[in-house]
Amino acid sequence: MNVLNISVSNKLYNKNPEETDLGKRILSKSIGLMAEMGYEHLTFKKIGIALESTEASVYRYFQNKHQLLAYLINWYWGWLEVKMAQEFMMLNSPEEKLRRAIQLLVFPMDKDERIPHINEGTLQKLVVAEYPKIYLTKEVDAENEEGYFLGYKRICDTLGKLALQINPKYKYPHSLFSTVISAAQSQQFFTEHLPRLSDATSGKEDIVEFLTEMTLNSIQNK
Amino acid sequence: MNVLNISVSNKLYNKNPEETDLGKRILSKSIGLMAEMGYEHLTFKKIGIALESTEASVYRYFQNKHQLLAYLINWYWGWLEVKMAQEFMMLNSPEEKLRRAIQLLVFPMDKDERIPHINEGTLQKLVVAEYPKIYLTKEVDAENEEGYFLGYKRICDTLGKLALQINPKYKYPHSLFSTVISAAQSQQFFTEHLPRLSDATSGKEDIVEFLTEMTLNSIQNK
DNA sequence: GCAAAAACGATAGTATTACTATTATTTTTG
DNA sequence: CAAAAATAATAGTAATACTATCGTTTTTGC
Repeated sequence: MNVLNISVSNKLYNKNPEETDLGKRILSKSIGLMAEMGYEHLTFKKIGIALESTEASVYRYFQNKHQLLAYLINWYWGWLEVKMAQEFMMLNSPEEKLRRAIQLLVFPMDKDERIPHINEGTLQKLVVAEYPKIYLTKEVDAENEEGYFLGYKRICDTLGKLALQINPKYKYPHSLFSTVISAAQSQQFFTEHLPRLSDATSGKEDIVEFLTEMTLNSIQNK
Repeated sequence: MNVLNISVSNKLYNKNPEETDLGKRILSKSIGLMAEMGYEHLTFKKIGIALESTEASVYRYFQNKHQLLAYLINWYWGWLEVKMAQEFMMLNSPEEKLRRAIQLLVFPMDKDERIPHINEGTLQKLVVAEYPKIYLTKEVDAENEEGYFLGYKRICDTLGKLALQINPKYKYPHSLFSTVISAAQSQQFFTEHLPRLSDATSGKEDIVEFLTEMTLNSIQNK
């Protein structure tokens, strides 16, 4: 079978939702509901009702809403990493790869038919709207040890190494890409909701150009 | 009297906390408690008890916890704006001003004795730990119209204008400074909690240098 | 200095949330 | 086909996020 599996740390669920039908339906419905009503307004009871199942069944898969969000966001980073690896094979220079990586961060991605239960476009919107909430908590240190942020860290590492290929003396590869990844999300949010905080007019192209310039100018420190 | 007043939009409170003794004690205690236990774990009941007052009294000043957070964060931006204006008077070139602005964003500030009820250092920690939560909600558009984000926008504008003095053709002044301000906060957070996402070792100096390089290299687009 | 207004404290109450627990039924699997 | 696993149904609890009422204290304007 032609199945693509994105692996997510087993600390991010009670029971692996990818292994059962109900689990996949929980993922699918959670993405839709959370994107629609926002993290704060979502409850496990609402997910249960939407699935014509129950609150208790959702709790069997995830300890709480925060863990569910962390799962979904890690799934997104894992999936982005796979996409990047695929695309990088076609490209030769590190600069081309970085340019493409920034596009992948900003542009919505095509549906992957091998993963019917995840709507990647909706998931990307969810990440834009919610991603800092997984680490901006008092539990961050404990959750870091459980691997809640591995997906994010791996992408930063990968891109940081590309930067060092361009300029081995560049001092801030991790800071730069945690900033760029975060800005890729927040600029999308600002363009839509707080336009005075961005200069993007024609949409996502402007964001890509802004981020690409910032990235390459930083690395090639004159 | 030698009083400095930071003005915050009256949509950010029910009853102006700066005008009464209890109001000021609410501000003071809220900053301490929220920094200590985190936004999610704080409740108005806990604030009331800590003040030897009541939950209902806190509700007389703020509609809810989210409004309280928005108030505190706007107060912080307003106060930073005042500090920047003071410092900029001593400096001549826009580049010097930008360098100083980035320092002000990252380094803890001295206590201002004219404002005894606000602990600026603790407030800065609170902003680092919580600031995206005021806009990452489904209510963002409505709250934007109420002026919930004016403080942030004004600082971005001010810094963006300095960038245009250096290079009038720079295309992304708002995007750049919303990114830099946000990165100033998140890099502090990462350095402490998720060090693989930053390269800062010796602390805040590294963050200042990273941000300053990124800013100036972006503006002086080769 | 006094009356009216405002602020505050004390208390009660409600709907919702975030769970945990139990049990009966259905589905899966060896 | 029996045992195990998964699910649905239901109940219950502590905490949260408020709203409302009312009596007392404090402030203020005249």
